[in-house]
Amino acid sequence: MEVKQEILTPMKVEKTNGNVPTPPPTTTTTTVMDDDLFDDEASPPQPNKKLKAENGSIKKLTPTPKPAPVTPKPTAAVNGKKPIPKKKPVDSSSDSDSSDSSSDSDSDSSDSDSDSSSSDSSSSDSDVPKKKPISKIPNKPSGTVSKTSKNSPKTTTTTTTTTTTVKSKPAPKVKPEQSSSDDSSSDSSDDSSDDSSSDSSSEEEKPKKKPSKKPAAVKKEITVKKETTTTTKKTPVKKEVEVKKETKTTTTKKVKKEESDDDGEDEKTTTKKKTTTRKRKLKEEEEGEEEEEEGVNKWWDKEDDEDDGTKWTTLIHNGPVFPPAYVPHGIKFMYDGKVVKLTPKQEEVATFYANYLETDHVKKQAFKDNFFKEFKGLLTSEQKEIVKKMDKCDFSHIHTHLKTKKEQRKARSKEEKDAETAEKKKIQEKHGFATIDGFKEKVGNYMIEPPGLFLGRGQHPKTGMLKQRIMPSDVTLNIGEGEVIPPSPIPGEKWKEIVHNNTVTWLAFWRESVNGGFKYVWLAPSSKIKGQADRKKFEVARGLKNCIGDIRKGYQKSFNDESTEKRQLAVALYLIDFLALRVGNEKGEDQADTVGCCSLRVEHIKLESNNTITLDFLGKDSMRYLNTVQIREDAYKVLKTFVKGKKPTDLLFDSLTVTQLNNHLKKQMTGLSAKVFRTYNASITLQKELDKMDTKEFQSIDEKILFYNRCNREVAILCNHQKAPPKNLAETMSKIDEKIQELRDLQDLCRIKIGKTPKSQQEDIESREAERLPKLIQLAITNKKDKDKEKTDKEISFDVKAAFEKSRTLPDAKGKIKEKIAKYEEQIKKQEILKTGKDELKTVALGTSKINYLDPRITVAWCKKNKVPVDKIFTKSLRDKFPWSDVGTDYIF
DNA sequence: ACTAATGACTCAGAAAGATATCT
DNA sequence: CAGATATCTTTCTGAGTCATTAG
Repeated sequence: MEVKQEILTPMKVEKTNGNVPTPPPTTTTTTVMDDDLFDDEASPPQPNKKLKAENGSIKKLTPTPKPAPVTPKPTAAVNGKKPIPKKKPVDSSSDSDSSDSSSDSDSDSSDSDSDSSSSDSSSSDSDVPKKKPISKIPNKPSGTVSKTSKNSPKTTTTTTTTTTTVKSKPAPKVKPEQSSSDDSSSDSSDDSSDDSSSDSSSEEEKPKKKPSKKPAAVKKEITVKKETTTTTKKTPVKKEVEVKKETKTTTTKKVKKEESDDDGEDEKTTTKKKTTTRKRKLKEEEEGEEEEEEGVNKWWDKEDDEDDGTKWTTLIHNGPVFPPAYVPHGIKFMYDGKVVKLTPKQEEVATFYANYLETDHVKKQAFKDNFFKEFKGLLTSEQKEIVKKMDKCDFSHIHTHLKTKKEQRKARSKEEKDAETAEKKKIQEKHGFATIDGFKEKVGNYMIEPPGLFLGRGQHPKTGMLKQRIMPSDVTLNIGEGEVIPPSPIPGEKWKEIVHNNTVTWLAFWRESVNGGFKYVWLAPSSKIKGQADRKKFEVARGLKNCIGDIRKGYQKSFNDESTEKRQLAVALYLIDFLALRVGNEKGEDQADTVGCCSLRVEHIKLESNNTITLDFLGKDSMRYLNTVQIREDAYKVLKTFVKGKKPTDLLFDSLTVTQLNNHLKKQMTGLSAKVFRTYNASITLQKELDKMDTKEFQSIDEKILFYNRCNREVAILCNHQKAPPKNLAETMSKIDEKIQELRDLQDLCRIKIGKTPKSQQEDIESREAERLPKLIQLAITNKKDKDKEKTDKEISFDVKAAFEKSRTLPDAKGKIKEKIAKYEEQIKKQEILKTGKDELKTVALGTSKINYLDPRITVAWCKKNKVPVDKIFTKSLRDKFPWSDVGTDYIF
């Protein structure tokens, strides 16, 4: 049923990038809160009901027997475009909660107030944004943290506790000094030292360019070192290096293992290993223990560094890894039926294209045109005589070759796979970590992006252009002063530049060829440097909670200001706050046409009746935002004047710039900018939703998780986080339906046997049953693979039939039959839940908000309170990312 | 003094890979 | 238990935000 809708979405869809179906268009209106409420801090963020509307109300979980039948709501409006103005959100079926949540979002203002006050008390740093003075060396999280005590050696977190626990061992200190000792890093360092020397020498040759553009602003006295410098010191350097090396190694060693899995102990950390599960588990445990031995940098328990603009004191790493050189395959490329011989370079580019032959990319004219231009640019003049039109190029042989290769790869033996992973691991050990201020940290993206075709999202004018291969001479490294400079991994190549800029956090950067943009190598999210920034982000958002009331009052007051600028600013801010829109910076012509709040054009908004507006535009990543919502009457009236007399392509907020808006916000609160509203509204929404949990209804862990996901979903809808529906969604859904029907029929058969009335007509049951057997047989025949190869179709058919009949045989005892009915009921329930969950989440992406917008402490507190293991909600990498989120159940955002 | 351009960092969904579940 | 398939995680890299600098 609902199936189809995605497909039909209106043209708009196309605009979104081909594969992303637009969100379902249905819209609903939401009511606005009243002024008064609004004034309060608590005003609720708003309503992007679009997705929500789509499937109608959320079904209740039904722990109780009789699950409500899942009715797929009318998802009706399928076709987007114009939403019907006010469709009532919840349908009858929905129950209270869903309805509540939607409409009310506003209502609960009160709590926020209270929260605010309490907030301070709760977690560690209470302070508001900006910097915090707090001291407290030891564990500061006052909450109830069960957290690991600082010294106990292996604390295992209690189940519910959070995130990674830390290991024991006092954190190593930051000082690098130390005696020498062995060196684990020997190879790298050794090599490097040699190479580096050479490097440096080479570097000295080209000292001049340094001054020109340094990516990093060298502020204050950061030393930006160019090769020159290095050179000068060269000799000395070497020496120093040696010494340093030793020290360093030790340090490293000490620190090693900082990255722990910590909960490895408990059952499921997921390291990826391809051993069987059992094995894997064992392994993990071992690892876990090992790690326990080493110290960890529990930065979150310590006082924050003061914010003086420097991001680190010492920084050591081995540089990024470059993609392997191209290996020509010699497969023919044809033009107009004739083979055209290609050089390796040409062949490489042709191969990039061939790889996309079966994708939607090649359906875009821009992709083909851009590619062809690039490709032609590589051809010799003789070749150009022949190759003139893209349409006559035939990359199919190459494409076939690629496919074969892919299959081969998939089929490679276990040994090969193991060897490959071992190799990967080795590289990761060397390049995947950096030592920063004496602690070993994971590097996020230490692999340089391979060359290929640029795949922009949506209607990007540059899609299909060639992304050039990046060489060491394109890459600038940022490394601690005096540290060993890693040798260039490619012989004959030198690094573009070496800098020592401790006001930034990148380890390396290069410029990408298509848009001339910067690409950086950063530390992983689990690193202290990222973690602190992340925590700070949430602290700023929490700080907003204290001023949100004033800010709201402020902009509401300005709706009628005499200055157009002020009025526009006020309304824009209102939309950002209420609808969680992005701010919308200006964009160039050479980018996809997407907008945010400040860049909205008149064509993106429709003023309906009853103070309702419909926003329909492509936002970040060309994701369609479609929402019909009722807004404040005063805002509506002003908006009307902004639209008046303008062309569809004119800016809605023509007198407003993003800079003005942010400057205004900065004045209201330190650290405040437009994006903070998204973080704030997302987190506060999660907290409010979670607070609504009815513990009677959601009892099992699975039910609680389902509940959590629903709360998470509210946030995802608010932020318009979407995903393409699974490819075979329709199929999966109807499969589930079929299964449910079958279970029901089986139940009925049981009922008939014991003389009870079945739920459906006996003939219907029989006819459905009659259809099932042949289907099963057919399926078994088609599926017979190597395994039953020797069996004839007849035999299979016979076997299947036997199995089928066996499954329909009922015991004679009445009690047993009743048991059976109950069992089926359970299975049905399970399927219903599954279906409901799938339906609710088919186009909603929960991940983005979980990773970026939701204060993890809210989740941790909820988990503890409800005895849900955190690892059911946070994956390993999320737990690693939020080691600082271990708070007590009383944490309030 | 003000824009426009830079630079650095956060946030996005898809693709790829790993694991779990089904048959 | 094996292989297929569904689902969950991680990787990848494009696309925003926004403060700072350049002109």
